[in-house]
Amino acid sequence: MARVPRQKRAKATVNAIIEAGFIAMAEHGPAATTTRQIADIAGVGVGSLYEYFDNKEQIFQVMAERFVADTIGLIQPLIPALVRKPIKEAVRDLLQHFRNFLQQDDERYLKCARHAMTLGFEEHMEPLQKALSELVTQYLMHHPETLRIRNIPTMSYILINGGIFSVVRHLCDPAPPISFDELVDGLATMVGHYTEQEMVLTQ
Amino acid sequence: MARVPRQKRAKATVNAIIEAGFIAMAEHGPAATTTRQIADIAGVGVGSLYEYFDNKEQIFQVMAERFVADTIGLIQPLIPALVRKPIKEAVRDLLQHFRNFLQQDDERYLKCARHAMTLGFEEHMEPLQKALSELVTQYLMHHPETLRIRNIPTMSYILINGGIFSVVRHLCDPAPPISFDELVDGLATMVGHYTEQEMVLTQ
DNA sequence: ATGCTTGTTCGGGTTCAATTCGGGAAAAAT
DNA sequence: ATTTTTCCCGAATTGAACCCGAACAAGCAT
Repeated sequence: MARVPRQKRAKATVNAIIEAGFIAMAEHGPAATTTRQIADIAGVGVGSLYEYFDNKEQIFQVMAERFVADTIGLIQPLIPALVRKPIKEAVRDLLQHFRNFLQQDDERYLKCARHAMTLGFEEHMEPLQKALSELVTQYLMHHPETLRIRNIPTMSYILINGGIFSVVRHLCDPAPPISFDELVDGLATMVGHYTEQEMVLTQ
Repeated sequence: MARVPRQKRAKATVNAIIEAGFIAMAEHGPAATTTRQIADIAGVGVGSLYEYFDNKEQIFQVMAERFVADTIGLIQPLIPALVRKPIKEAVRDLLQHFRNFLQQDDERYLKCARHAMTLGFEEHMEPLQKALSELVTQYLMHHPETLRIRNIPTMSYILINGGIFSVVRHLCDPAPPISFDELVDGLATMVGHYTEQEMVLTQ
């Protein structure tokens, strides 16, 4: 970022640019969003973009950071309630909240998540992974019997990555082969069966 | 594609362009690959690109199609051997082959898979999904006891999408939190436990 | 072989978007 | 009130995608 916004006005400008980025991206996709579109939507001149961002790419970067931060902001407050529920219900709840989050503001985030790779989502995903790992840890502590499960890091990795991707892909698919509820139910059952089988094998 | 190549020479040109596309994409990423780079690597003039492709985007599209076709070409011949193995071993084998496939030619495909979304990978993924569903079907037929499993379409969907994404993401990650073998083992165990638990619940 | 038609290649020229730059307006500091 | 800092802008620059017409090669009939 070439310059740090110091005045209130400037902070509002930066914010408007990021918001505009999401809107333009949702509407045109990442390749077809131009700096002029972003500037017009934000209601600023093109040159202003470059006061606070080195280039268009960096706008996308910051958008990705914002998105991840917002996602974490969604998850954190849910943790206390989730850890008290049975595992299948917890998975279902989490995913339903995630869907609502993606679909708010006319699916703005969902449409952008679709192009997550382009946005360099991966590089910023680590905090999200951490937040979800934290959720898993908390859950395990509230359910001592589940501490017998082996390979928890590996399974978290698979479920977090696979789960996020499956959900995003499903929501983007105009004609998905299964319903969203089936997907959520499937993920919940997958987790449930795995833990139960581990309980059996390690008793 | 503006024109269909009729002569052998022209077909070679088209092929060279697609190959060059993979090389350039792997080296520079999708945003930074220029038509000149592709043309230079392919050893043709820039104008030649536009004889067979409407625009740069379409080159990427065709690359995605090629990639999916090659992946299917990898999987199809493996099916007969895979269906004879125990489920965990089958998963492991499949994923190892997939890894080798992605990493051949200096990880060309892997580097491109990373940007799969940009390439419009999703739109072309359906045949791949079909091929993998075919594998699942064949497997089920060779192991009649597994026909008792419920929700097979849903579980296929989750495992195929989640599995592919987890593997690609892992291979792209310069510092993955778990090893590839752990990931493969985790996926195999996940499938194994799920089927066993279903066996128990439906007997 | 020779001319004719069609298919193919090429690279300079045009267009359009990203980025730069320098000056003028607004806010803050003195 | 004046100086200094911060902020905003849009015309000019730059470079890449894309178009186009000339030059070249292949097939094919005579």
